[in-house]
Amino acid sequence: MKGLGELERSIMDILWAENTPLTAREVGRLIEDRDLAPTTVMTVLDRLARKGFLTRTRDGRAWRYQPAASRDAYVAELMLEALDMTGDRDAALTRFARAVSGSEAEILLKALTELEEE
Amino acid sequence: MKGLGELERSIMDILWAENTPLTAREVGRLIEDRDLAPTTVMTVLDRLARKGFLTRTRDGRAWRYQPAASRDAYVAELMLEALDMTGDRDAALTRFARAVSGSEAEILLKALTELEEE
DNA sequence: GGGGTAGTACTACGTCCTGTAGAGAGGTGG
DNA sequence: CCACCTCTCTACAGGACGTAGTACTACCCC
Repeated sequence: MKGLGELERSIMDILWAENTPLTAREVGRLIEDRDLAPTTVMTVLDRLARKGFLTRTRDGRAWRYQPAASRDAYVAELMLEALDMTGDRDAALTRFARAVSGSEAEILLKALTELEEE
Repeated sequence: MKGLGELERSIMDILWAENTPLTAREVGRLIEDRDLAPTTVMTVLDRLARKGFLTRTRDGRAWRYQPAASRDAYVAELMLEALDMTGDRDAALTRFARAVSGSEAEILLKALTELEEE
């Protein structure tokens, strides 16, 4: 997988936040802060779809875009990918475990123990 | 933090594998598979140092490069960075926990419980 | 001591990715 | 029929990376 650029991530954030498929125009309206040309938004949406981050379906003449995967799935995948980079996964995991803050450690712990119970 | 390119990562891998600081020439010798010009290796080492991935110390006229952080630390940091991207850290963590394979889940679990005991 | 050798710093260039957008085509509503 | 929306295609600048040449300096061997 590849990382996302600044604008790409902003757009993914918007689409992850809404849970309905949006058209380019709608996305554009939600990025007001940056005064982007409509075609800019369209181009980026297109690239994201091409990269597999979005799927799109027709709605009249327009496309409606929606994330191919949830943000959580994306983040988890990024984390796994980082983990794959190391030769010593155990050491990296241990270090990671130590680095997450207390409340998050508990979340992890809970998820892991629930996993074992199954 | 930024990601690393292909060659940059190869070179970091070499330096992470050796645990002594290496000169450009030594690194170059260890990348034989790719027939690189010595200056190429030097340039990349220089860039890595500039980006903070390596530190270098003089050894006669030559520089000796060594990783600024361990690979595990780097990987853990990448993972945390990915985690920072999400709005819902808990969901991402839960998903991550479910995604790691069994033996790794145990490593994580162990690290986390040891953490609690302290 | 002079030439080869090793090492450095600086510069360069092609390529790919990303942000950004215009141009042109083809419907659609009034 | 005209204005407009949306699409697709094309373009371009800036930055990161892979790759390397050049020019300068210090050192060792004969």
